[in-house]
Amino acid sequence: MSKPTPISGFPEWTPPQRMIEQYVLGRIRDTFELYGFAPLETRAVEPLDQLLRKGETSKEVYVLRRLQEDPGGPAGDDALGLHFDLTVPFARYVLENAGKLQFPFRRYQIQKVWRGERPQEGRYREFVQADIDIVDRDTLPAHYEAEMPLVIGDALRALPIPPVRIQVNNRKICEGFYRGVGLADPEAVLRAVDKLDKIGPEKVAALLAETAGASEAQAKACLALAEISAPDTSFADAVRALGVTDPLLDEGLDELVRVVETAAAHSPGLCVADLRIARGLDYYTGTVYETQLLGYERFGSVCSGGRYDNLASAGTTRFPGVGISIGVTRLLGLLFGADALSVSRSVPTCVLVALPTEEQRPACNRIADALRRRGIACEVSPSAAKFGKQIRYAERRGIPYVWFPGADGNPDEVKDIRSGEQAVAEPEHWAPPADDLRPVVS
RNA sequence: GUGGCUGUAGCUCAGUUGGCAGAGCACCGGGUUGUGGUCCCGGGUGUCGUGGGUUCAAAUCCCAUCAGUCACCCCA
Repeated sequence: MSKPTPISGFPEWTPPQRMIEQYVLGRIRDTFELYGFAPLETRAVEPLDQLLRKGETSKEVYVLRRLQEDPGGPAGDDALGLHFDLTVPFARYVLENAGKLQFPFRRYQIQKVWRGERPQEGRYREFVQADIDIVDRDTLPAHYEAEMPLVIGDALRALPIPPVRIQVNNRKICEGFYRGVGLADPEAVLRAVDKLDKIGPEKVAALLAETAGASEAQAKACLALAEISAPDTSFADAVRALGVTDPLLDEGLDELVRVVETAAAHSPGLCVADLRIARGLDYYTGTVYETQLLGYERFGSVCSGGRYDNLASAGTTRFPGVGISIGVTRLLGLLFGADALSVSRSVPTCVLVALPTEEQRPACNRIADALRRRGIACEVSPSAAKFGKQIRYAERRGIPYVWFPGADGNPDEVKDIRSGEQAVAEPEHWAPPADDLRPVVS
């Protein structure tokens, strides 16, 4: 049996990394709940036809299949695939359970998703998304589009990570503008404009001519739109100054103004209107979001989403929604790679109870129990080695305290091995400073 | 899925025209019948990513494959 090797794109963290991840997930969850989002988990698989509604991305869906498949059994339409994101399963869940839900329905969902992409730094085939969505019946008020960045801003600012900037745009602005200048294929235009940062305006103009049939003047107009970026509502004036008129464009401008105004009032500096942002899945119909870590811009977006009006409908009833998703695995993978996150110890243990002799293990277990009853994580030393080695066992793991049971009727003592201070203590009363109770992520 | 680069100890890396696998740090044992970190002594802990091929001989050359990474595609 040869040594097992990792599987490309399926990251496995070390215990300290997992402690950081659990901490981060906990903080994100707390923020989501502070905003009233209800928890939800959906199954890992969806019928393939549900997953394939997304067009081109379908080739990245992992299909579920039994090793010994029944040749005469169901196939094709009934096949199952691992979900590709959390929005499509949520839309399916809403349709399936519409009768039991109260609308508007706001939920958060933190789960793994799978994409059969070629992995590289920050890109995985199995990763965790932390997703919030709000759906309503028939119509969804635009103020929810303004609320999404606020939640994300609070969630990410509560973490020991670099500051973020949420870039917002609105599909209606793009589509209305493109229509206003006479371009019929907004998808193609968006695709080309999206490459602006990467390949520059000249090549984008060429691409627009080639793939979207744009004239020189049309391409120039699209580029002028894409270059508009502002932290306040001045972007709307800049767009209007381009002289293009279209009802959809006006609608989009009004909506985006509201998003930017709300964000500026709640968290100055968090959001910036950036009219080149076009990415995200193709079902977005209104506001779209993308999020950069300041100082790590080259890693791309760590959180994105948008409004979707057509993802869920049953008969004549439609369920428009808006959502945004934190790419937790990407965020952590990038910061781990940059050595930008640390945890104060590699195990949860706060106290190592030293073991003078193997005969005293029952007594040491009682000490540990007393500490645990009061919420202090502890473990008893693995063996009655020399105390120096027991201290070193703790030191290697970052365990801050070693507890020495008193010998011959003497009282117990506890030592802070960072400072070397040692003091008499009783397991029923001693407590560490609050900062030492749990590992600290920073 | 397509193309490029990389892969030697836990980590960072040396390894000549193909000729017995090395260094620093880390780690382990001892000095120190028991309270660590400094210091001294000792220890290499390895399928040279994996599998084939060429050769008297492969870490080194060739092929394939896996993993990492970059670009494309797409995206968290």
